[in-house]
Amino acid sequence: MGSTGERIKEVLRGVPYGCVATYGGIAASAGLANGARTVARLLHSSAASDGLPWWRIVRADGSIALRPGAGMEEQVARLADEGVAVGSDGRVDPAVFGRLSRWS
DNA sequence: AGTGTGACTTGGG
DNA sequence: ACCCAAGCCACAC
Repeated sequence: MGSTGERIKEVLRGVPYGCVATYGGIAASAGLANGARTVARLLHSSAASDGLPWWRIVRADGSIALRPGAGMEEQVARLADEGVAVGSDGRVDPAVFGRLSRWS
């Protein structure tokens, strides 16, 4: 291990239930200063295949990165199951978003 | 080795 | 609030 993908996966597995994290935050925790795109790519590539909590990853402003019909519905549903409310504009509950979102 | 692309981010008009 | 441009990183062709 040590490859970028592995590190990102590790961080993703560390995201607790009922919380959300940002692409930039995950990248930063993985050691990538600006690897937001890399995280997104990895998730799109093999999140479901590797059992990663892809639904807990949202944009920097708390909005869902996926577009309607491309999995957004699924993400919203999964978050709702964990107690994370999503607004009609596609943004997660500010309370939960303020709770995590950046891990320093 | 070069080019294109993506579930991003930030800043400016 | 909305749209556009530039920056950055890893991967596939």
